[in-house]
Amino acid sequence: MTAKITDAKTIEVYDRSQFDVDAIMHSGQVFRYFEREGGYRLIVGKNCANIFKSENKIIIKSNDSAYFWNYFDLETDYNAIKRELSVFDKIRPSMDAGGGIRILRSDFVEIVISFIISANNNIKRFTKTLNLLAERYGDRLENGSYAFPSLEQLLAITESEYKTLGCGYRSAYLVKAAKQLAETDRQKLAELPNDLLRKKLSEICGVGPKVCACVMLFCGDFHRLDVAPVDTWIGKALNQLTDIERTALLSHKYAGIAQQYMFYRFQYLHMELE
DNA sequence: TGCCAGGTGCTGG
DNA sequence: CCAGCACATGGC
Repeated sequence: MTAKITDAKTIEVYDRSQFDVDAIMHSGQVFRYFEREGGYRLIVGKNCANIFKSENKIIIKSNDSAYFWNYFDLETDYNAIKRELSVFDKIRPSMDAGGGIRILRSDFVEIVISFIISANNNIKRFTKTLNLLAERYGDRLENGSYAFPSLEQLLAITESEYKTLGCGYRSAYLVKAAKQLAETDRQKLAELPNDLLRKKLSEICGVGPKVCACVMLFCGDFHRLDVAPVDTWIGKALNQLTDIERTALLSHKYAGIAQQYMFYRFQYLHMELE
């Protein structure tokens, strides 16, 4: 058993070979987390989890166990996925380093807005922007942290306000994107196959091929594990593969997960692919 | 200091 | 359809 819900506010995770909270937090799919003594505080939408590492298990104390059970994709056996990916020799070092990463089931609106801001930006800088966005426009939670703004709250933010958050030239995209999100039925989108979903998401201002792939992979409604975002880091890593290796990897049904292991090793650990 | 960052929209060919 | 370019701004 990987994990179990102990009560309405507590999840215990036992199998650390497929749940490495440090690697998950630093895998570039979630940004509003805060390191604290022995663990992290994580804010997703209006939900908050305090995560503690003990010697034989990880404890997730949150406002809603069911929400975070789904968020951390705890039904899925990632060790089985890793066994399938291990056919790629050059992925193994990345799996050794980041094998405890899971693909999070993030919120649609939060992911779209966050990754529009991430474009041509660096993680440290845009994380500050995201936290400032939450502090100024999101609800204050009981514990003093701030929720990510709701779509309604986002719709009230002007271009010049986005600029004061440090969104720069993306500010205009964000205003337009919020309006488009308000017209979007994400349940309907979730029924679409990859090519049609990609086409619809790409209509959102600020969403190009890379951000689109992130939304398809990281948004819980979609969870397209075969879609691999290629950013500047992954581009460099992929250049170390042969054409045949690269094509095989990118067309694998778990390409998105493989990419995530590589991103962690290459971008966060600053290690070569092999 | 100049290059870079989980790129995208726009324009001209 | 595709190559080339502008774009805000802080981190390093």
